[in-house]
Amino acid sequence: MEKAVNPSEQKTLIIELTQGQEMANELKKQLDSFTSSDTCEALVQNILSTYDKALSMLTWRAEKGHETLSPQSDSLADNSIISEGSNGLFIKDQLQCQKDVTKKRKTLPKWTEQVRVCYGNGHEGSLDDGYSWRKYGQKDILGANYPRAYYRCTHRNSRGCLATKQVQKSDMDPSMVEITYKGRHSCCNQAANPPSKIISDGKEMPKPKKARLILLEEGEEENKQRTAQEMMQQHLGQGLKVETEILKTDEEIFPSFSLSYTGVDQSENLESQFLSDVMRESADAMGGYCYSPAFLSPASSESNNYFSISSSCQMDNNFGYITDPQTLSKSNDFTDMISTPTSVITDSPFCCDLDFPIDQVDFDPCFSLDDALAYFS
DNA sequence: ATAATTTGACCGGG
DNA sequence: CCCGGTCAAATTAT
Repeated sequence: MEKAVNPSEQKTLIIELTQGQEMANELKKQLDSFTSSDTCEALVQNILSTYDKALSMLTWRAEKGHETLSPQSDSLADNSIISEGSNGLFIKDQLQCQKDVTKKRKTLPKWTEQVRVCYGNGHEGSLDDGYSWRKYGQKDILGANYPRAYYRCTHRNSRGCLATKQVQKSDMDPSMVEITYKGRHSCCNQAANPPSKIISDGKEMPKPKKARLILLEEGEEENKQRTAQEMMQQHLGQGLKVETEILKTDEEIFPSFSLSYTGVDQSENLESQFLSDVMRESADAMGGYCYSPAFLSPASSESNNYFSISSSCQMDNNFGYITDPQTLSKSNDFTDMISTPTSVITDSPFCCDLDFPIDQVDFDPCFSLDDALAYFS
């Protein structure tokens, strides 16, 4: 079903990604020491170039694979390009799509994030994520210490927005709430800047929160991508620290997937393709926020099936970037990590810990992954 | 008066 | 039949 990945291509890919990581680290150092912006700019350029190469390889691969897809795939969204990978997950999705072809698609994009609530003032269930929600139910969940609350978008009726979320306090850490979003908002995506209303409202300004975001592999690819956009739109605009992981619903939370040094067989690149698509799509949809791929970097050591973004630009106008797959994947100390934004593990060669004022960075507002990848599409 | 929340009933998938 | 998710009437808040 799937051809093995060309080893040399894979090697190059890994090298490129690794270089990107290393340069990002270097950039971090530069930024830490407030050295010349020229140096930073050059580094950023290198990083972008590195990721360009890597992503283009992935894109090319994916498209090559696309040609081998069964005819049915044509009925899928164009974005199903991701599915072509031999990743079992995507295959499964695809099969499910085919199976559901007669039914109304019921799978909605779904992702979970864990938000640490620092201020324990009862706002756990109503953490403002920029959207307005209406609670429509609450259930005690078997085996869980805390009930799960169900919210739907306030505009469900008025605008037919089907987005919902579930909020449940974490058993492990009561200061955390797990928020599972389902469906994307059709109500206010067009709004100028939904999340920022929190600021303009002058309402309570919670401390920057950190959220761990887990993309669940459900729903059509298009929605997965939009899902990522929404997460970013929501959180980048409101001082949420967000870490995103792509994972499979039917596997361990942290599967042993690796882009790694030893041969990626078939599927892994697909996940990467997914990442790149997500990134491309996200950058594309950022509107006013045009994010450089440098800030949407696939991690490059083990457990690479996630990427992370983190930011906190509302409260302190800072932009953080955290990558440490190892730590995340074994995240017993994850909570420590997220509760101490500046203490990100640094002993991994792939770890990045960038914290710098966003206004010191010369973002090219016109750059997007689309630009970077347009050539290959 | 209207909007939001609460909470037990109901429903459907597994 | 159990359980998670949703509905909807009653209640509470604005």
